[in-house]
Amino acid sequence: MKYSKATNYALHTMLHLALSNSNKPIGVQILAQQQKVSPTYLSKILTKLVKEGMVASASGANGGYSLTKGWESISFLDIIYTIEGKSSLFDCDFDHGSHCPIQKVMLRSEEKMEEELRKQTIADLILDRTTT
Amino acid sequence: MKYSKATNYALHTMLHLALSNSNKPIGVQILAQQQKVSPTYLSKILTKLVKEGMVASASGANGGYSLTKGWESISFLDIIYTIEGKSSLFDCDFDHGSHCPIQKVMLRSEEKMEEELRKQTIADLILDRTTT
DNA sequence: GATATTAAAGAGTCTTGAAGTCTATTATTG
DNA sequence: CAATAATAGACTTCAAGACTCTTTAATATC
Repeated sequence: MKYSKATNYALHTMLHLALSNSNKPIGVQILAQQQKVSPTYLSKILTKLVKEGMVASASGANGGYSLTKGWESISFLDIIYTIEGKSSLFDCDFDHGSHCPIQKVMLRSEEKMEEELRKQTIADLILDRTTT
Repeated sequence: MKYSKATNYALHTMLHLALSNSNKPIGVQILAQQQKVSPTYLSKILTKLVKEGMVASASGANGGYSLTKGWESISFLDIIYTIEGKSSLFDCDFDHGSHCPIQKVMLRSEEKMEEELRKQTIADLILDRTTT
């Protein structure tokens, strides 16, 4: 069980966009270079973030990607859900009447992790960085 | 990102062994039937638990699998680690000098989940079941 | 309005790992 | 010795991750 690389790309791109605190969009070529990944692949990932409204895109010359208004409240969980999907990490397919005690434990533990990821925003990382 | 089915089989088998509180071993055929999985495949999973000392195996007639002494303290995390491995869910491969702020957040959240899974034992489930 | 620039979309490729199966081999009991 | 049962290893199948390539659509600048 591993997070996909796409999640790593998405998180790093969001951080990069947040750090370059200009409102001018940044092209995918530049973003891709930083992470040593192909532009077309990264754009595919970013399109998901666009569809969720976390990132704005602009076609044409001087286009690119930028954060949308309200980006300061975007959490790690928001980004992870967008890339990985929202489904639970554990599914007990057996038919013990939907009250599997194991499933219950697994879900509770998962929620602990998500709770932490919900608290943490990309913006928090910027604060950390500027105060050190 | 999903837990493997093998983890589900392992957890359910441990619970099953714990519930049948006889010290006589249970054959893999019986265990496999319950979960509708092939005996040979399940045995492969159980062998991992044997190697970690959580389960004892006995060859020959009237053989099978049984819990080892001290099984009451086996946690969900122990079992999951045995099947899934102990490595982190998130790896940031980039070379920002081993102090990636994103990695830090991801690890912290992961530890919250593990903390919960470490607390919870299979034995806890038995108590729940007998008190209801 | 033509052209260059840039994101979006879709199909296709390659590799890896999960989830098994099948067939020995080894160990144990009666 | 014969039946039972776990262990081991090789092998297969399938799906998903991690891309690439190519085309299309949108937009700004000249």
